[in-house]
This record gives sequence, C-alpha cells and structure tokens, in this order.
Amino acid sequence: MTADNINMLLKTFNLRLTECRKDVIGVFMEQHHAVSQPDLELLLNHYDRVTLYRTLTTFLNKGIIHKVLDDTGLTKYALCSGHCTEHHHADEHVHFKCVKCENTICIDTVSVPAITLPDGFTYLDASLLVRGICKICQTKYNHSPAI
Amino acid sequence: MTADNINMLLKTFNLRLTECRKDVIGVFMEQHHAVSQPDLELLLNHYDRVTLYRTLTTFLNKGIIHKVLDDTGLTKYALCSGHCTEHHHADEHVHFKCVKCENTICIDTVSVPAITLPDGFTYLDASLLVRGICKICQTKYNHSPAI
DNA sequence: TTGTTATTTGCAACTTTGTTGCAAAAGGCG
DNA sequence: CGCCTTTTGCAACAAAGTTGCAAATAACAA
Ligand SMILES: [Mn+2]
Ligand SMILES: [Mn+2]
Ligand SMILES: [Zn+2]
Ligand SMILES: [Zn+2]
Repeated sequence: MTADNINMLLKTFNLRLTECRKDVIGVFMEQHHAVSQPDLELLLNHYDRVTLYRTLTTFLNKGIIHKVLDDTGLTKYALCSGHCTEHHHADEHVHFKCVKCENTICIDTVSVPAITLPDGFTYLDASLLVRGICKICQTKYNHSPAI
Repeated sequence: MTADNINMLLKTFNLRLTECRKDVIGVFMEQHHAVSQPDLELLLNHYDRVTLYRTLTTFLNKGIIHKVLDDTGLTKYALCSGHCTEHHHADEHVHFKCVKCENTICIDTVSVPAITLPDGFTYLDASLLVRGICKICQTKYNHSPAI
C-alpha cells in the first residue's frame, strides 16, 4: 500500500520509478523528522553518494521535498505536504529543532505568521526555525530522577 | 574613532587586540549585510583561513556576532546589536535575504513574532529568514526599461 | 518478449568548507 | 625589556558538495 503511494507520487511528477528514488521517498515517509544528505547516506548506504545527491536535487526541483533550515549549516529536507510545484513551495509552516535529540520536525499545524517588512522590501516567502525541547525529550527529562 | 570603538569592543569581551580580530570586526561594521567565512576570506585574504575560522568561533562564543541562517547551507554572521552574552543571544530580529543580490541583512526593527507551539514543546529561541527583493534591487528593477 | 532510446546510476576526480595539532609569533603586563 | 599566555600559520585531514562520462536500466512500442 505504501509502495503504491510512492509509485503514484513519482508518476505524478513525471519521474521514472527507480529503486533509489523509491527508497529515498520511503525514508522521508518513515522518518518523522527532516533528513540530511549524510543521514540518507547512512540509511541507504548501498547507493552512491552522488546518486543520493542528484535524487535530492531532482525532488527539490520538482517540489516533492523542501529545504529545512538548520543552525549547523547542514541542509535538511522533508516531504512537501501541500501541493508544491516546481516554481513555488507552498508550505509555510514552522520547523522545530530539538536541542536535545537534534531532530528537526515540520509543525504543519503552526504556520509562519505574517511579517510586515519596512518600506521598499518585497516579501516572497519565509522560513521559521524554532529551537527548543521536543515532546519526546521533554517527557524523558521530566521523568529522570532529580539531581 | 571607529578604531577606538573596535578596541573598546574587544576589551569589553576580554579579548586581545590583534590585527586579525580588529580587521574582522571592521568588515562586520562596514558591511551592511551578513558575512560568511568565504566572504571574509576574500576580503581579508592575507590571513590564514584557519585564523579567520577561529576568530569567528571566538566571536560567536563571546556573543559579539550571531549566526544568520541561509537557505544555501552556508552560514553567515552579523554583529550582535543588543548585549548578547556568552550564554544567551538576545537578538531575535528578522533576517531578510534578497533573491536578486543574494545579500542577507538584519532587520533590527522587526522582531520575530511570538509562536505558540503545540503542547509538550518548549520554546528556546527562533530564527526567521524572510526571502524577497530588497530596497536597493527593488529600485533598480523599477527603473529598468520594460521588456 | 525483445529491441530502441532517453534517463539514471556509479565511478573517478575535484572543489569547497570545516576542523585539529603543533610550533612559531605576537600581545599583555610588570 | 623580558616573561608568560594567547593567537597565528602551516600542514594535514575530514566532510560535503559538484561535474563529466560511460555503463546500466526504465519506459515504451514493435
Ligand atoms: Mn517542513
Ligand atoms: Mn541579525
Ligand atoms: Zn528531542
Ligand atoms: Zn537585493
């Protein structure tokens, strides 16, 4: 059933159904947080680095995935939720990076608030990265014994 | 007079007044946009790459500069405006990246709006990068002849 | 099922950026 | 000046990104 979804997705974007592409989309669907190229290389180590690199580039151009900013200079990626096109990414939601587990997740339920720029500036889009402690790490922390 | 400011700044943070550090702060003060390490290497090419790298690290730790996220995976830096300390950066303003000239500037007059996270998430800080067309490029664009 | 063609992949090679150890150079201070 | 600590430059390496090209493979139609 998930395999069907993946094939459908690739066909929608006029992409050939290759093993690598299917596996990469599989990773994005399984993982509940944004994935970097190095992450992908570890998870799918039977594919060449360059192939994964080009797969990400293709998916990015088509609007299948979007960039997720990170404070380490490492670019992460996540599946686009709505229907983004080659020319415009429509997902203006908040990204949350946990300082404990280092995972970054898309918070689809919280959208980027409207920003009023000074005169003379034209708004195109925005990326908002919130740092803090995630639900899971919060729970762990609360349950740990007092020092 | 600017030289005095620079010396003062370094002394405030208990740092030795070296040529490299003074030049790096000079670059940050002159430039009206965020600067990456490669930018710095071009502007101050008589210093070793590693020295510039370590200077940025030192300034970042002390709270003299702050990171400016970029959508290319390249980290940029800018002077801290308020008084940031080693342990907390207090500049929660919007960063604006122009898609024409590729410059990123700090917009100190616009602060990052408050974000309400879902239950279980703890907020620490946030980075907001707005992309669009800057004041200068906007003017150029408007004055160019119609196609 | 097989052949044809355009696309995709893997490999090699290279560039750029980030990072560390160590000895020489330079800053702060009496 | 002279001492001591910090900073710098060099060498060397690690990690990430990028390109060209030939071999492999997906799509499609005979
Ligand atoms: Mn997202
Ligand atoms: Mn700033
Ligand atoms: Zn976490
Ligand atoms: Zn501009």
